[in-house]
Amino acid sequence: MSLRVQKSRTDTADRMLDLAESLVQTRGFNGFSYADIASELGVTKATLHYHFPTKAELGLRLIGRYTDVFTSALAEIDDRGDDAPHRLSAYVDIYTAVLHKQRMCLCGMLAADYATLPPPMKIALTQFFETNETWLVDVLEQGRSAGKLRFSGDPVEVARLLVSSLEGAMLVARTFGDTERFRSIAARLLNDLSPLASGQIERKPDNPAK
Amino acid sequence: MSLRVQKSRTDTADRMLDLAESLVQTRGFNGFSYADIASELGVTKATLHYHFPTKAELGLRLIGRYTDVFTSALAEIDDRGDDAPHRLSAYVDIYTAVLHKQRMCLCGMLAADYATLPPPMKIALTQFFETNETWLVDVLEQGRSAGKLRFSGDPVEVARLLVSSLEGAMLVARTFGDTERFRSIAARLLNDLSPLASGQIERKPDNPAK
DNA sequence: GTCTATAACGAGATAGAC
DNA sequence: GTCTATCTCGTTATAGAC
Repeated sequence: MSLRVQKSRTDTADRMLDLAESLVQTRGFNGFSYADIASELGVTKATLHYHFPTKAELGLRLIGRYTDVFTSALAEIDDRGDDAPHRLSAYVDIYTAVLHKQRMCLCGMLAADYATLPPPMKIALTQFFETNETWLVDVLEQGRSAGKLRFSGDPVEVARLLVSSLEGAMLVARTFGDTERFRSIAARLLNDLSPLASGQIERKPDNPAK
Repeated sequence: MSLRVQKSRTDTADRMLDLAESLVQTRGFNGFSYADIASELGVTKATLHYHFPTKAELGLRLIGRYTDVFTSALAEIDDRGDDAPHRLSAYVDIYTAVLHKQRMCLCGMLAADYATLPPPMKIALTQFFETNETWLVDVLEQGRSAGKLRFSGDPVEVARLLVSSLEGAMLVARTFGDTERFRSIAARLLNDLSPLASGQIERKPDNPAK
């Protein structure tokens, strides 16, 4: 009888994280304050400190949650059982969804703030990128073995190229407020990995209207 | 008789800009303060404000000087009269030199801070990227016409891919403190534009070189 | 779990003497 | 051109009441 739903599905701490995440993704870790979150949520800064005693802990929680969500998304892609090209395309879609919210990848943004981050955040941040690269290496190796992807040399290098280029493309596209910039770059990156892509076609993306 | 050298070649304002530039490139525009520069230079904050009344003006001057230096470097490349592949390689070298100083590209860093920048800085920032892209488009068109570069579609798209990817590669490489990451990515980007680069290393075509 | 209140400090910026 | 001194505000963080 005393059993009840403890909190609404998005409880206070989650809403705080949601807002903090959005702020970091748009303004950077040094571009927001506890006051920003508190006022937007209609609580005091002290309440924020109750849930996240220091900004360093808040930041660490942000990276942890973001990595978890990202990892889940990768697992979901794997579950679909698609071939490598489709998996890469789905991978790009994760970035696209973030950019469409006018945001930068949380960890790409934190990479810019790297020098100013507390050590625990630095460690968690590199782990995010390593997780991404590991997953991509797996996709790339499978794809090449199956003849569905074509690239030379170490898959690790290609994985790093993809992560870096997608992060950079988000960064610059956001500056121009132009998601099309990102789209065309991502399409080229994927196209260059296609066995058919040898520069032979003049250009035939899934772009209908001009 | 009253004629004399007005200031040492690197005068006060220049040294302030040098330090500010370094700070922005490593910590971001919101990651440093006037106090950081003043203490390092052994002057007071008031002195800084004499030369750069507001942080917004300081930032604007930073972008202006950085763009000028960058533009000069591009002009110098043009003067060498090399072919397109060599010009692209020299372009990458500019980025490499910055990264070797453990720094991020000033404008790549500011792109992350974009949402928090004063409007004049935003405008100057986009101009930097546009200047880069314009120069690259020219190189790409020449190179393709001369049969020295191979790529499909609009050179503008390739230029955007290059700028974005190089910026992203710097960003992530700096996080890992690993310049080799950048080097291998840049090499791949350039290699993909080479007429000989068709994944020949791993493939079986009638390709001579290995 | 949230509040009021406040500490302790750093930020950007200005006034005015030298 | 550089200084001292100061202002005002924002920042992270804590103490203690409710």
